[in-house]
Amino acid sequence: MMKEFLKTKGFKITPQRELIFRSFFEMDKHVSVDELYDKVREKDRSIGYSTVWRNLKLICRVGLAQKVNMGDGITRYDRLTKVPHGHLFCLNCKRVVEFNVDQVVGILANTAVENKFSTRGFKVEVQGYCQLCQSESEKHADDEEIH
Amino acid sequence: MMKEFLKTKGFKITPQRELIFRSFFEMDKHVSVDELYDKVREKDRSIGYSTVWRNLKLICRVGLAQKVNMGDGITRYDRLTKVPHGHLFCLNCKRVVEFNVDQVVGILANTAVENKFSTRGFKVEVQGYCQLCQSESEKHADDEEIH
DNA sequence: ATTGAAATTGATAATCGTTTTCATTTAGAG
DNA sequence: CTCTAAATGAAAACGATTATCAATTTCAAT
Repeated sequence: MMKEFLKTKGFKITPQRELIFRSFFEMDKHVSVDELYDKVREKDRSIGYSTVWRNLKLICRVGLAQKVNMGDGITRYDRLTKVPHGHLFCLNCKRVVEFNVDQVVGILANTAVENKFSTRGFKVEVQGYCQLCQSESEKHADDEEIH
Repeated sequence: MMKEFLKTKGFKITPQRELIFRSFFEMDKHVSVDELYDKVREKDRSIGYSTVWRNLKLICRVGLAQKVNMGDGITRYDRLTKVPHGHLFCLNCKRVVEFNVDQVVGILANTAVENKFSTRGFKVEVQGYCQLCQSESEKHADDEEIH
């Protein structure tokens, strides 16, 4: 299924590619290159970082995932399901909780139209502290030093 | 006013700082370090990049601005007015249009509560092409090469 | 006004994630 | 089987951000 799809697009099926794709879909829904790289390496020590990176890019290219930027410096790849969703991002433990955005997207779509924008994507995020990390939040509230 | 505020927080008032703060608030609402650096340098060639960067960080720290990541690699600093707002981001010309998010934030606040999240911030973005760049959009739809 | 501790500055270097290069290998159509 | 385009892995390049450090400056307390 997946394989045929890639072939028709002119991409080749390699063992590395198979492993990377497979691993990506087995993992948490929001992974960084590093995380996927580690995971993939558990299965095959010979796979290079660039290969993982490039295949992640390919996964995006064929529309199966999308880059997301939570605010810390690192890019995560969000598996694209049919339903759009928002993210609750815990500033402490970096965990992500998804939530339904049907209502919000409706509003945003209108806004876009009002502004004569041709929409390509939405990003709806709430940053904060999850229940577990709540007590930690004070520690981090003021830890940004200036150098 | 601003000066007194900074002093009470233990920060010192320097000519560079004054110029940087002043420039930041004179500029477009979403600037990158580089943009602000250029602007500041028009007035004073001797100011260093780090100084601009650090003061931008300070501006965030005292709650007058906030980092935003539109998806291209660069961090912009969004002036924090009392009213929260969303961004329409043109993928072609990188221009930003703000829009009201009262309604959306209401919904999101509820969602956060439902998930026992302690909220620190919202991010509501719509990516697409502005009216002017609309015709360009096809050109860029498929320009992501894989290397 | 003078002093001294703490903060700030500017130049430069280190860092970190991302992306490219390049020589080599491999997939897969013919 | 053969040939070409695509894919791989190692390493280097890249670009933005952040840190280091010596010199300077602010400003509160004399």
